[in-house]
Order: sequence, then C-alpha cells, then structure tokens
Amino acid sequence: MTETSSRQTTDLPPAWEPATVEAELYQRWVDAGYFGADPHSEKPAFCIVIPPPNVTGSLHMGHALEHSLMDALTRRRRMQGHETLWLPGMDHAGIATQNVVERELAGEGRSRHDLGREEFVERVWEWKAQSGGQILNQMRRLGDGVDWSRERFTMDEVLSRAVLTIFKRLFEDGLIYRAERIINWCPRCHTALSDIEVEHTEDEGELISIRYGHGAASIVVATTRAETMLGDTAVAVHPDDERYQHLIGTEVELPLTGRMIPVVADEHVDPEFGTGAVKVTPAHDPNDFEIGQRHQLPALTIMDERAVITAHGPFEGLDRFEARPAVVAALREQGRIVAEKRPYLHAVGHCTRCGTVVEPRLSLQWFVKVAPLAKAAGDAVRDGRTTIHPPELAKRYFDWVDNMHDWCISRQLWWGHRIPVWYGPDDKVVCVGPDDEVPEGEGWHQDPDVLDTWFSSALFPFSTLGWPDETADLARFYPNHLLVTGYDILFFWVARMMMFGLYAMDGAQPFDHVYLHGLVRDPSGKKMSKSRGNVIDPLDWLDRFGADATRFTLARGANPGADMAISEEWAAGSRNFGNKLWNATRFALLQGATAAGELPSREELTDADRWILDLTDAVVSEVDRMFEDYQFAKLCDALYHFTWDELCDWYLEMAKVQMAEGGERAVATRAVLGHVFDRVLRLLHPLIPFVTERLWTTLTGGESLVVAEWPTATGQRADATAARRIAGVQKLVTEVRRFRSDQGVKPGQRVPARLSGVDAAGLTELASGIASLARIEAPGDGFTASASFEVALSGGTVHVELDLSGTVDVAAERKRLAKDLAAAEKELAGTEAKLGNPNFTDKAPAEVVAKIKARRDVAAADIERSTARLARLPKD
RNA sequence: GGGCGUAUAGCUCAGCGGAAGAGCACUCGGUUUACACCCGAGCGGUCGCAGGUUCAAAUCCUGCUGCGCCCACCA
Repeated sequence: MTETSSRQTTDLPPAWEPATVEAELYQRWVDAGYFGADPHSEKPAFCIVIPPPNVTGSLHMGHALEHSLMDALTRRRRMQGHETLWLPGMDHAGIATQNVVERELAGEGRSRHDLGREEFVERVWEWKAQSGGQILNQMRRLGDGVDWSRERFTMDEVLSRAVLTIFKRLFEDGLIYRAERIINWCPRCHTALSDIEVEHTEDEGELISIRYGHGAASIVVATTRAETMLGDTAVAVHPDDERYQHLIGTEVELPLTGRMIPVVADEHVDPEFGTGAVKVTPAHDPNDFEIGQRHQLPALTIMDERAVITAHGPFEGLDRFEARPAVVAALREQGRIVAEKRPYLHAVGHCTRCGTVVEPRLSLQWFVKVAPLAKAAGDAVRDGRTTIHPPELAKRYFDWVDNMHDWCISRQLWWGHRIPVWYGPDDKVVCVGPDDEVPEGEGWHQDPDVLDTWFSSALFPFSTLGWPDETADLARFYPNHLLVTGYDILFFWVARMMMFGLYAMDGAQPFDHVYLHGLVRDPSGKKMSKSRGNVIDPLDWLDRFGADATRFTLARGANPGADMAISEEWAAGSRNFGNKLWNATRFALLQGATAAGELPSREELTDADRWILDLTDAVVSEVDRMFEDYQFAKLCDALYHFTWDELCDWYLEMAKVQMAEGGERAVATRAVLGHVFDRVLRLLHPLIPFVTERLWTTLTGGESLVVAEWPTATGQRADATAARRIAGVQKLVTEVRRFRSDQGVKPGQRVPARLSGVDAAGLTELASGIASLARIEAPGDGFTASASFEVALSGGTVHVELDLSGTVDVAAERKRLAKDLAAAEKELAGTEAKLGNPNFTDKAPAEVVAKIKARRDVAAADIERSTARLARLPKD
C-alpha cells in the first residue's frame, strides 16, 4: 500500500455519515460559484426554471421529487459542459396564502377586515419572509444546484412589471375584457374562482319536483337547489315538446312569491330529462343565465356574497343551506311538492382551496379571451416546438386547450397583483402600464381586485429572465430547455405558460420540453394528506437518511407520468446503497486505487478486468441514453444493479485475488479499480451528489465532481471472450455455492476440490479466483471425492469433485436433482413440442429456431447428467 | 355523461410478440478483516376474467369485471 492511499483512507470513516458532511459540501459548491450561470459564455445553454413553490408552508415530498429530478438533469448538463441555469423562485399563491394568514388571524380572533387592506398585506409579507426562508433552507438541504443570485418571487418588482406589461398589452389587443357573467363564487373565500379552481364531487342531494301555477295552467319543474326558485324569472321547455305547446308564451304563478313568470321555449332544454320543464334562475345558474339572455329575462339576485338569502320575505337572512329545507317545507305546506327523490347523487362544485360548495354568482369580473391564445398553445405542441413527456399526456393537454372557456382572472382578494385599471368620472377606464402615469384627481380609483395567482406564474419562464427588458439572460435562456412539473398542474400552469409565453415572446415557445412527473403517494398508494395523517415529511428523511438517500429513493420511483408509492423501507434501501458505494470506494482506496494514471493496455489485463471495463462502458452509454428519455427509475436501477451486483459482488472479490498476486497484476488492478470507480461516481453524481463528491475528490484529488466531465463511452469493442469466461466463472461459482449450501457446508469452510474440463472452458487462469469465490481449495494428498457434479458452460463442461469428508447429505442431493430433473424435463417437452411443429420451424426467424434448438439440447444434456447422478447416489 | 389509464411474486413496480423480472418482505446458513446499512443460498406468479388474431401472446384485438385519474352547465 502506498503512503498516499493510507493517508487518503484515514479520512474516510467506515460508514457514510451524511449529516456531518452535506451542509459543508453544499456551502463549498455555492462559494465556488458552480451554480451561477453566465449568459455570455461560449457554452451551449441549458435552462430550467423552477416551478415556484407556494409560500404557504414548507416543501412536501412532491417538491422533493421534482427538485431531485431537476437537479439531476441540471447537474448532468453542467458536467456535459453546458452553461446551466436552474433558476429558483417562489410563488405568492394569492388565495392559498391569504387563506393561511386569515386562518392565523382567526386564531387571534380577528379577521382581515379588522386590520384593513394595507396592514393585512403587510402581515402576509411577514408570513412570506418566514415561509420563504424555510423553503430556501430545504432546497439547500436537498442539494439543489440553483443559481441563488437569480432567485425570484412572483411579486418582485421586476416580475410585477412583467404583469403590468402583459396585462396592458392584452387589454389593448382586446384579449382582456370586463363583463358581467355567472362565475364560480366561493362564499367562504368571498371571491370568484376560475373553472379549474372548482373541483366536482358526486354529492348526495335531493331532487324535488315542484308545481308552478295552477290547474291546466301549471307545470312541474325539478331542482336540487330549491332556494333558487326565489330568483326564478321563467320556466323553459323545449320548443317542440307537445306536452307544453299550450303553455308557451303564457305565464304561471311562482309559488311563495306570487310573481307571474313566463313559460319560454328554448332549444337547450332536454325534453327527455325529468318533466322536460326547467325553472330558470338567470342570476344563479350559468345555463339559466344564457337562457335569460336569449329571452331578455331579468336576472334576480337573491343571495349576497356569503350566500345568504337577500330576497325579501320569510327566508331573508337565511344561509342557502338553511333556506333550502325552509323553502321545501313552505312549498310542501302549500301542496306544491309533487315528488322527492333522495338520496340523489349529482356533481357538486367545491372550492379547491377550502372545500366550500361553490355558488354560481352573477358578477362583474375581468376575463382573458383565451381562444386565440389557446389555439397557439395547442399548435406549438402539435407542430413539435414543444414536446410533452410522456406523450400520452399530450392528449389531455389538447383536450383542454381546444375546449377552453374564457379565463376569469379577477379575484376579490387583497394578496396579489392588483388589477392595473383605474375608473374615473364619466365612466372613464384607464389601463395603466408599468411606465404610465397613474390618473389622479377627483373621482379616480383603482379596481380593488387582484389577479388570479396563475396570471403571474404564467409569465415565469420569461419574467424571471428580465422581460419586458431585453436582457442578456432573456436572449440566452429563453426558450427554457425544459420544464419539470407534475401532471396535476398541466392546465393550471403549463397550458397558461404556453399561452402567455407564445403571446409575449412573439411566437417563441416557453420551453422545448415538458417532463411531467407523477404524484408521490404513501406506502399503500394513497394520496398523502394532512387529514389522512399519512404525510411523510422530507425533512424527516433528510435528517434520518440524508439527502442522497431521499433523492435516490424519489428518482428510483420516477417513471414518466406515473405516480409512485414511497416508504421508509425504500429510503433505508437507498441509504444502504450509499453506504455500499462508500465502502466499496473505500476498499478500492485501501487497495491503493487511483484514477490518475492511464489504464494498462488490454493485453496486460485479465478477463475480469476487461469484463468490468466493458460493462462500465455499457452502463455509461445506457445511463446516458436513459437520461435523455427521462427514464429515471430505470437508470437508477441500472446503476444500482451495476454497482452492487456486478462491481461489488463480483469484480471486487476477483480484484482481491488479483491484488494478492502482487507485482504488475496488482498495479493493473489498482488502475482498473480507479477507472471504474471514477466512472461510476461521475454517473451517480447527478442523483446522489454528496456521497459521490466526497468519494470522488478523495479518489482523484480533483476539485469537484460538480464541474467534472460527464463520462462518455469509449466506443471500445467489448471483449466477448472475457464476458463469456466471466459468465462461466459466475455460473460455476454459483453452482458450487448452491451445492455447498444444500449440503450444509459452513460458508467459511474451505473444501478440497478438483475441477476438470476447466481448460475446455478456458478457465485455467481464473482458477484461483474461482477457488476464492467458491471457497474451495486445492485437493490435498488425502483427497477423496465424496461428491461430484458437472456444470455446463458455454465453452464446455466442468466436472467438479468435492471432498466433503463423507458427510454427503444424500437426501438433500436427491431432492435437488429431482427438482433439476423435473425442470429439465419440462423444458425438453416444451422445446420439442415447438420444434415438432412445422408451422413454427417454417415461419419463425432462423435465430429463434436456433435458440429453441439450443435450449432443447441443454435440457437433454441436463436430463442425462441429472439421471446419471441420481443413479450414482447411494440408496440412502 | 364523456375521455384516459391500469390490473404481473406478500408489498411497490419494471417488462409490452419469441425461455416470467427487480427492490423490499420472508426462509435457511454465515466472525468471508470494504461494508451486518453486510455476505451466500433459497421460497414465492396458470402475468384480473372470457373470447379472438398468430407457428408463438403477460405482451396485439374485442368484450366483461375491479381500481384510479381527468374533463363535464342535465335542471
């Protein structure tokens, strides 16, 4: 052992202790400036903008997954020599954050109105400072290689300028308008919601049928929201419905109110459903609103913003859910209830933020006219400017952008970008851009509403780069190369970034690729939620298993677009893997491995050396390819399998034998070990940056893996003979171990053995390795073979004789042979049946037929061997 | 009501036309000086059900059943 290696390895404790090292390594990377992007460099650019986490709390496992993948992709590109920018940021998350702070206030027995708008907003900023700090800290813990100098927040001054700029541009292009419409209203949040902020669930209700009017001039309608009848201004029937021809154009009496309302004919009514007659409440139902428009019906608002009845009469002041049974009771008293159907399951909309049942409400709101924007957003994916991975999810995207309704963007909240429109005397309306003068004077006031939070996040791919200014960053890093996000916000965010990006950047797409990951679920595949109590906190894993283990676990579960179930066992497994890598590299260092020198020529290497080098090469290209396809789960498995099974369980054991030979052999082995570990550490670095960094800098003396070169395959032709021989060694060793295990030979006990036919298999030079791995030793003078068997290899058959000192377990051996025999007989029967079928031999490709023939021959030989061995066994 | 996806070992999932795989769990055996966060050996599946296409089907097609997700203004 050289002096250098012993000095190096004393640095490494016998187990990987993430907690003590991660923070220090991360700080070193930041200090070295590795994560900073230079827009003026000559390198090819790679830019990925973070899906900004909401400042509502701390990061959850979904974020940890997203960040692990983004960091892995970015680190690989950086190692490949790209100018990488991973831009961090956070989202003000309007309604969500306002709700959090309002809840906090409620705990103090206060509401936002007690504070007033200015003070409340101030309070939210305080919350943001605290929550944002937590998030940034978690990102450091995870090892996110983000450019901290470019950190952004959706309500930063620069990003707010972008909001004003695009609002004004859309306004002037007629793509933003204000209109009185039926919108989704949350009576708890007291704000309008866009369509996608409403979640429909199948709820239990009651469908009641009510008779309007009297006698021949009566008609029966059905409803699940009885209280809305107070605002009815018509009954509608289908124009061709013969049952109601006599009523069209007449009026019927609306119960409880005494108002006379017309019966109108409208195509929208389905004569097949219910009675074929519909009550029309233009102010409280979107369909009815449209019917009202077509027939110039008045819209009667009967509820306030809390969904409390305002219609004069006995129900005034009742909440909608109190009014409903009250109205039904009153109708029943008057004999107006014709039928009741309960339970009646129907889809009910809920506020995605608080779960309250949404109330359709007629109000004056701002909208984005999406048709032209959505068309462009669809086309960009259709013509391949932007690629969605996995492609199956593109269909969902098209379904949505092709059928999108106008987007209600005004929110009756205080936290967010205030709508930049001023109203003045004589109905004057002025949209104020970032550089415009704010109108002043008597009678001017700004719109009190703020914008939907997704309005500003839709600008993130370019507002973060300085738009609307023509910055160097914008020129260099737009379009972003990749967006990594969950499929659950495909509509909320991705589609809207596409719309606004294409619009603001003159048709240039916001990103070339979109990778959609799945949701992180609990061990049994259920969604994690606070109410279920099955939430796993990433911080807990970071503390107990380390960042590498957390990241590897998440990446290993990430199949494109598919959800994953995670559990502590997985995290522990990943931690074990890190520790395995740690000790394997430590072992290589103990052997004096170094990655500094050149590899010896192929002629000077053993079959084992050539085999592991070829395998390393194969893994390099395999992993590289899978990175290109975002096949994280598969590339993690490939690396796990290579490192643990091939490198540690086989090559390292063979290397021990080679090291024991000393001399040139040991020198060559050190070089091979150094080379292979150098490669595997580089490959693993994007996934598990900390442990690899620590090991690699020790192994190579290099500055940092963060800026080390990404490995590429040598293109050297794989040595098929070496591969075949090592496969032979593996089979032979495994067979001997299996035999020993069956025979109950203690694992540590060396057994005298004689191998014959070895030369035929070309295994002579590997004999000492085989002896070591199979724990056999050269036959001594008193050798008496008490057990023997054959192992069929591709180069021949090896006959193995073992001296078990007369302790052969005949029963165990007979059992094994019987099992082998049964398997071989089944195989023989199957293959012969196949080969006996002329259709198969005629139509199947020659190589397939040859393979089946080979299998049949092997099976036949196995049967022969097993039968002979069985016959040789003593009778008991 | 539309659309999409999925059903493979006890669990979580790969495989998607030519010999059923991985990790974890489980059983047995281990003081094998890199690692017990380990090593070795093993157990475990008529690939949801029923048809069809094919020389050949877990893999393609049809139907059914279960589960999941997305979209939706049938009162």
